[in-house]
Amino acid sequence: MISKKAKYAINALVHLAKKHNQGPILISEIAEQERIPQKFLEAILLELKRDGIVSSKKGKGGGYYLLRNPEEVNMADVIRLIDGPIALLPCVSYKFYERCEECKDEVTCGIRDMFLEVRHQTVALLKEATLEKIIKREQALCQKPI
Amino acid sequence: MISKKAKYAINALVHLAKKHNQGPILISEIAEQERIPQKFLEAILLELKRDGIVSSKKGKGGGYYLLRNPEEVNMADVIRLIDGPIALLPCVSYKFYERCEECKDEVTCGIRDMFLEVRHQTVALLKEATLEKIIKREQALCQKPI
DNA sequence: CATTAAGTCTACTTAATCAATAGGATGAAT
DNA sequence: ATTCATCCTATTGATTAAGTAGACTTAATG
Repeated sequence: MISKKAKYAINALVHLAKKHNQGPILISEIAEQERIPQKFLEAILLELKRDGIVSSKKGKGGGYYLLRNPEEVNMADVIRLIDGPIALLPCVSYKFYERCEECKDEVTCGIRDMFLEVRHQTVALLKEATLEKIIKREQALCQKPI
Repeated sequence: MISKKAKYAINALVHLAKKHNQGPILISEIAEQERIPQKFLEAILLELKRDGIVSSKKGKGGGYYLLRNPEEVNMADVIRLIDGPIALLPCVSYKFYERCEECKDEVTCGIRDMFLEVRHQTVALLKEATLEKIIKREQALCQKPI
């Protein structure tokens, strides 16, 4: 499971994506409408800013806005930024590799080989999951007949 | 990432699968060869026993053994038993469903729809990942030429 | 039937991580 | 100068992860 923090980050990003190119959006607006504790959201947005996904403007008329286009922001990047590895085992992580302490021979480890495939497929799926696609899915669900 | 506990469980199960139908295996043997803290492993094996994956024999000549065949034990079941949900969000979990507190309308949530697909694919992969297949992969890796 | 070899059970500990919260500092607009 | 809004540092409380301690139960066997 991803953390609540990561979920909040995704909620906030979808919110910003829906208002892309409409100027800065207030933290307070996002917090209220997405039901995220405001102070917590502040910290999350700062992380997203440090990573270059969003940017901000201070003072009156300020707020946050998406720096990339909605089709360029995917779930793999967001989850890795907030939560760390997507892989189920440290030894199959691409961005956060660590040896399994108890492992005798990594190269011939059948468990590792298996979970390498799982990670590969999961990352592929999460890379495809962009803000744009999430919004499109939402629209499709809203228009679906009973 | 799965917990170390779940990884240990998998290591222990692969160990038992390799010695399937060879009588009870000592906890101490598994702990030593798989490099798992023995007392911790005891607790893990008890959980696997309660779930009917393994069984045990007490006293001299006792130990643990697989109750099902290696092709009947898959990673989805083991991970769910030890760690809980495989899904990345509580609202898309099949076995451990919980509503996302902050969600306004689950039915039309694009995020949920996206992560539903991710869970579906992940579970399918992990269901296919049986002890038998892990051992076969290990053998294949060992025989691979340089 | 006492001894020894095993698994079983209950409780505890220690450290890390999660999910926030508090309160002030900084910077931009008017 | 004032107000608005983000930025920064520190702290907290709860939960979970990872492992340990020690006594108890059961089964074989000499």
